[in-house]
Amino acid sequence: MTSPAKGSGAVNERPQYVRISDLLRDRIASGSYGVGALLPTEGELCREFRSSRHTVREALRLLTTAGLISCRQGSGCRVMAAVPHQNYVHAMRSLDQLFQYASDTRFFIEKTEVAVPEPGNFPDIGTDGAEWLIVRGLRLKRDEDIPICASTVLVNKTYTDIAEDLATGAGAIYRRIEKRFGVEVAEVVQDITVTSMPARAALAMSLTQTDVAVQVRRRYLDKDKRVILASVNYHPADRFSYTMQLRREGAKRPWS
Amino acid sequence: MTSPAKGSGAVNERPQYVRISDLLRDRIASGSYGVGALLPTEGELCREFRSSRHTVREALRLLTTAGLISCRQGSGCRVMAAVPHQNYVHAMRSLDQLFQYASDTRFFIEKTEVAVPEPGNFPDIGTDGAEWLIVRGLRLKRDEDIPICASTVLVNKTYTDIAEDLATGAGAIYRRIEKRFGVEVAEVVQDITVTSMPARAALAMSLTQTDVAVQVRRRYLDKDKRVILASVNYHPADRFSYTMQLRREGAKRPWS
DNA sequence: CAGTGGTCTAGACCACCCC
DNA sequence: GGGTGGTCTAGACCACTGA
Repeated sequence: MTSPAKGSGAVNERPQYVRISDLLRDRIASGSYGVGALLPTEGELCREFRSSRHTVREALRLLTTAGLISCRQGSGCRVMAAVPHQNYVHAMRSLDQLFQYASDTRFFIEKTEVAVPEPGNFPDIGTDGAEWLIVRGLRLKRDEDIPICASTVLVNKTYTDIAEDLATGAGAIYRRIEKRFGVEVAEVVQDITVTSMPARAALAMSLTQTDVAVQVRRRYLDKDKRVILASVNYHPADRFSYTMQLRREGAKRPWS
Repeated sequence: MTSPAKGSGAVNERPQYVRISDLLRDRIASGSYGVGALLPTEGELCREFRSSRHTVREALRLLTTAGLISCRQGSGCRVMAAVPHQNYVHAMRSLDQLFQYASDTRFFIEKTEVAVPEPGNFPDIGTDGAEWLIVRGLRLKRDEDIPICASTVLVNKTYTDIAEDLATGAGAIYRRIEKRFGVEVAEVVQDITVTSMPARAALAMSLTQTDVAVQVRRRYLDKDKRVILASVNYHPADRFSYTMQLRREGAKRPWS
């Protein structure tokens, strides 16, 4: 039960650091080390398990990766959760995969202006009287005239100068802003609902207001949760499809 | 440029292992170490950077975590990708967050049978002539009669016995199967489209076939990609809303 | 200031892969 | 068998935290 590894003969067990990690895991799960509490120091754990510091640290690293503890130089390792976090993730290499636009689309700009957006359309962006750069346009399948969606993009006034670039070149607006201003989109919130087609979108796509539309709204936030850019897109419902794939990650034991 | 750490005076730089990791990163990004190739051995890296093996391994660990390399005992560390993976993740602690059902809903079963599903409705499940346990029902807001959606659930014949449990107790079907049969949902694929309300769903929810419906299909796969369970849900469009939040993770440098 | 975790060295044995 | 990465030890200096 104590020390199987090292130079002793039979080593056909799991590594020591895994066993230590599992043991600590159990203590955390059972509440022996409650959430918010400090773990014993590395030195104490070394003595308890009669292991070197490196081995103990390896065990702590596993717990850190699992999100169970968080260590800070000078103070100690604190229990953050009793069970591992993040069971399923929808991962993507780039935001483009979120949008699921085929690479052969282009964005045709109808109008660009700096104005105060009429309220009601963007209830959750905090557009209370502030001015935004408003870009309206159509996303088209390249080399065809089939519109994918009608878009309205609201750009934070800080980045208004991006308007100069939009006429030329290509690429998503958010990525151009990232490049030109050196900011980073840290978070995107997207929601999908079904509505009827608004007048402007219907006109732009040669549809009528009785047609059904899928409204996709997105907010792009920087690390301080400021809105860099927001967009509202109306898709003809019969052409809309959204697929996502989630896979399980981490956390094997505490769920059986 | 060579060795700043250790006992030498000024140590106010980033740790050695970070610098080594960054350097290797650059070589991978630039193609010096191409995708699929083997990295130099740990011993060689130790000599090149005049560092201990521990330090080099720490650097390699960073690259492993970033998904850039993959190391195997006996053979070596292989370059897996030139740029980090998984830039944005939609993380959730449980699949329930994917479905976004409020906790105060219940599932009312109308009918349970073992049969061959009519084709056309489930094109991508591989239901070619095989029998499935088919469960039809309504998801309701608890203590009210407002239906949230009409559901058809197809359970792999392996788990047909779960039918016995469904009449009693509560909980999502997938989770009951997990518990009873000791399997694990390793992956979920979900897609969202807009259609008209099918006859059966319209009837069940006191709607008409001219009403607009949001169709949400899901496949639950085990680790071998076998379908454990699939479901098709029809939501009244005016009550449907789907929100997701993605945050950036890892991978800071190669995107500017 | 004492004590913590973060980094680093030098050396060792082992399990695994490939020749 | 020879070389690889995986695990482990013993000891050291440093940066940070908190009293």
